[in-house]
Amino acid sequence: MKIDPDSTTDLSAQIAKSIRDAIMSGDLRVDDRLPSETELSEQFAVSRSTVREALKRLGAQSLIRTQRGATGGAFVNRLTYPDAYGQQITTATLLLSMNAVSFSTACEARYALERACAPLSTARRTADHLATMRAETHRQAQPGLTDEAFCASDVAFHRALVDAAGNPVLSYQLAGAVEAMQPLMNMITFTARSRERIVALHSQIADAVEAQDALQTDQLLDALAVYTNELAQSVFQARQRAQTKD
Amino acid sequence: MKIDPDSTTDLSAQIAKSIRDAIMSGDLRVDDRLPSETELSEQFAVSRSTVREALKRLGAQSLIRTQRGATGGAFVNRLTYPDAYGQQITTATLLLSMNAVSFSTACEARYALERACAPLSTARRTADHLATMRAETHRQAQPGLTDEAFCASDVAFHRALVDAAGNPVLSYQLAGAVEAMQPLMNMITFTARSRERIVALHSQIADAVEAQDALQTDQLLDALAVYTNELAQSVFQARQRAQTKD
DNA sequence: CTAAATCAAATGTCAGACTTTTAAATGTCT
DNA sequence: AGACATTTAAAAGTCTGACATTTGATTTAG
Repeated sequence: MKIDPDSTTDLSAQIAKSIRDAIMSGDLRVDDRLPSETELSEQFAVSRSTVREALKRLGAQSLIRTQRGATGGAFVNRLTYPDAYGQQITTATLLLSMNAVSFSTACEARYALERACAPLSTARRTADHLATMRAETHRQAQPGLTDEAFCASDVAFHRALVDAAGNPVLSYQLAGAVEAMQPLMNMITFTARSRERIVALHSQIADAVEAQDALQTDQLLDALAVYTNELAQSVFQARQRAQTKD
Repeated sequence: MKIDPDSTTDLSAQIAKSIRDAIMSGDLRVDDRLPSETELSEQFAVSRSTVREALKRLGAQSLIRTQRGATGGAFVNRLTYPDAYGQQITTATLLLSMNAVSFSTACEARYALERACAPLSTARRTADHLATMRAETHRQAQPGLTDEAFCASDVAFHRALVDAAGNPVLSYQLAGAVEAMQPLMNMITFTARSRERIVALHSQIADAVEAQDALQTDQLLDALAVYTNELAQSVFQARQRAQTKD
């Protein structure tokens, strides 16, 4: 645990890196307690504030948790799937919004990933997953649903499809892609006709998954991808025309 | 920008959340400058140290960058693909190592994701991607290569395959999965025979990608997934036997 | 023996000073 | 006027020391 004295970076960043490396290398294990802030400040020969800033950095990455009180301190945190989901969604959302990722690129990535778990989903889907998919499909058919609610239900449908693969690592990876797409999807105004088409495809997908027909599921997802993209293109083009007219 | 006075969480966490929300909602845009630490401490009615801890949290997530000096301050940072890769790899690596994710689960996820971009890769691969794949395959065939170097080259090969899809969002998503697998892969000792088999499959995959044969690529990836899993199982079983014998 | 009071250790927060970095403003010389 | 040196001010980075709060452990009173 040493610090480079003539580095250009912050002391707190160096200290955070040092501890992070110890965690990632397995030198510090889950639930291990770090030395107290005072002890760390002595070890690294910096002030307590600097140590605290380093610890906050690690906390922001869910690498440690802190507990107050007599037996408290900073403990190496077990990175849970929900934690990882959260970070994944934050990162993916910002990446898409800040880098002008086109709708078609994001859409392509999303459906490519989703089709990747279709074979597993068809093989392993449970009654629970099917029920969720049916329920969301039904919700989407209700008239008077706002576009936001429609999109949220769409996310829930696809989430169930992904979770049906029964592979938590896949679920975690896909959560970000699907959720991060939502702001982009929310830009689309769905007509009654387009909703009808999507609901029909969802219903067929649920059927195919229930029948454990991987090929059919794959083809339907492809159709859904193509349709979603067409829909977005036409919406964006219409918006473009409206703007140039102003 | 308000703070809940009777929340159980830290002030610095609340302030970080408040600013993070402003960034994610688009209220604060890329390269916007935040108020100075002193101004923020007045706005939130907390001390400067608390504000600093909040800013360090955001810095750890690459949401802001800071600059010293007269025109310095904290600026909303554009989340770049390399930044996102880094976070993704950290998260995925820790998730796998801390949650006892089985080799087969991780392997399944990895190959499912990789097969997802195979159709795109075969369609869009450039001479550059093919050259990388060939070069890495060639490197893997060299005798005297350490297991670590073999695995690293394996990662580079698959990375090229993924990048060939020409979709940065996919590349970003997969970088984590592939890289995070590496520590697990490094646990395997590759025999000369198994390396030979893998190199042969890599070579065939490169051929199929060059020939733009999506179906063949998919089948070869499947074969590679199955073989990798078998290999790992036998290695782990052998290790188990050795351990129970002690 | 149990329950209440006390204690001690740890994080959380604050205030204020000093250091370092950086760019802009100012001044000076040619 | 323009080029170069100097000063200045604003901002983050660091340090010190204090106090508040939380919380488990210890002690004490009944």
